[in-house]
Amino acid sequence: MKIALSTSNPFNLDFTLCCGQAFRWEKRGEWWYGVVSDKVLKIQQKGRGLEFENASADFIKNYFGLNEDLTKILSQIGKDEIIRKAVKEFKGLRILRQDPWECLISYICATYKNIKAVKQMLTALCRKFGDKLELDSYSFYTFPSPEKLAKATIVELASCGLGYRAEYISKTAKEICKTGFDFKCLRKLSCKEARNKLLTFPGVGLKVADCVLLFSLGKLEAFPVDVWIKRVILKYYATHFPQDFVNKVSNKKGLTKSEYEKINSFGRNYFGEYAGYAQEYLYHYERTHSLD
DNA sequence: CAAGTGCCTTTATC
DNA sequence: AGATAAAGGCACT
Repeated sequence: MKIALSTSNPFNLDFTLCCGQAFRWEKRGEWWYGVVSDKVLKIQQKGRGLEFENASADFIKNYFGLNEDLTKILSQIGKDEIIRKAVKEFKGLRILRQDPWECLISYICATYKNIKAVKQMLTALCRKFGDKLELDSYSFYTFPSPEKLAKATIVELASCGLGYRAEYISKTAKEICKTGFDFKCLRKLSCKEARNKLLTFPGVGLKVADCVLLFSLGKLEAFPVDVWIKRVILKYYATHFPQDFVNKVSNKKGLTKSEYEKINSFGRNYFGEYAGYAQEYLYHYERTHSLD
């Protein structure tokens, strides 16, 4: 199936899938392969054309956020030279609408881990607990259900390289099964209410909750603050904070809750209702440019 | 090559 | 409130 993208609404599939918001997409040759719900999706972009298999056009539009007016969003967040530079370089990067359950577990895994390691953990987790699928002679695995992970032992989970996160994932999965929690209800809530609900799950702090809000629930004002965003903000936006705050936070590893909330609320207030987009462009910009 | 550092942090404890 | 430590293991230097 095919979709023709309009010139006024930019999209770049590679940026969108490479930027680190999703962990389970792989490029093989010309095509990107990813498992979404119970199917292997296959998609490629050629200029303004998107070609894909195993999904409806509506699904693709929703999953890749193609219904959003990205031109408008990018112009709204373009408050200064720094963010405009990031936007210019990665124009077309879009925030996905991932499955919230998969997103939640993925970001619990992502605490204190780099992206490469997160991918390894999730690959192992899906291989052990997911269902095998095949396409084009490649093997893929579905993301295991809450029930499946709730039944797994800590030892089994830990064998996927999850370390101390195994405990959090087990507890969160059990909690979701026990209460019959439905992630769909979070979409109807305000960003703040949904965040508070997410914070009740074990292993979910401010950063993980903000990632789930942004990358799966379409709460585009969410502004996750990780080490990279902390660095970007303190480097380029230091004048927006008291000098002693900048000194203090620069010279240590983690963030206290109140320090997190200060950077988070700066992001939301400064960049506005699409702050999450600013976050992802800055994140990707800083990561690509600090590697040289 | 060994040892140290860092990783899209959270939680428990003081 | 805020500081501190602990919690896999792996990639990178």
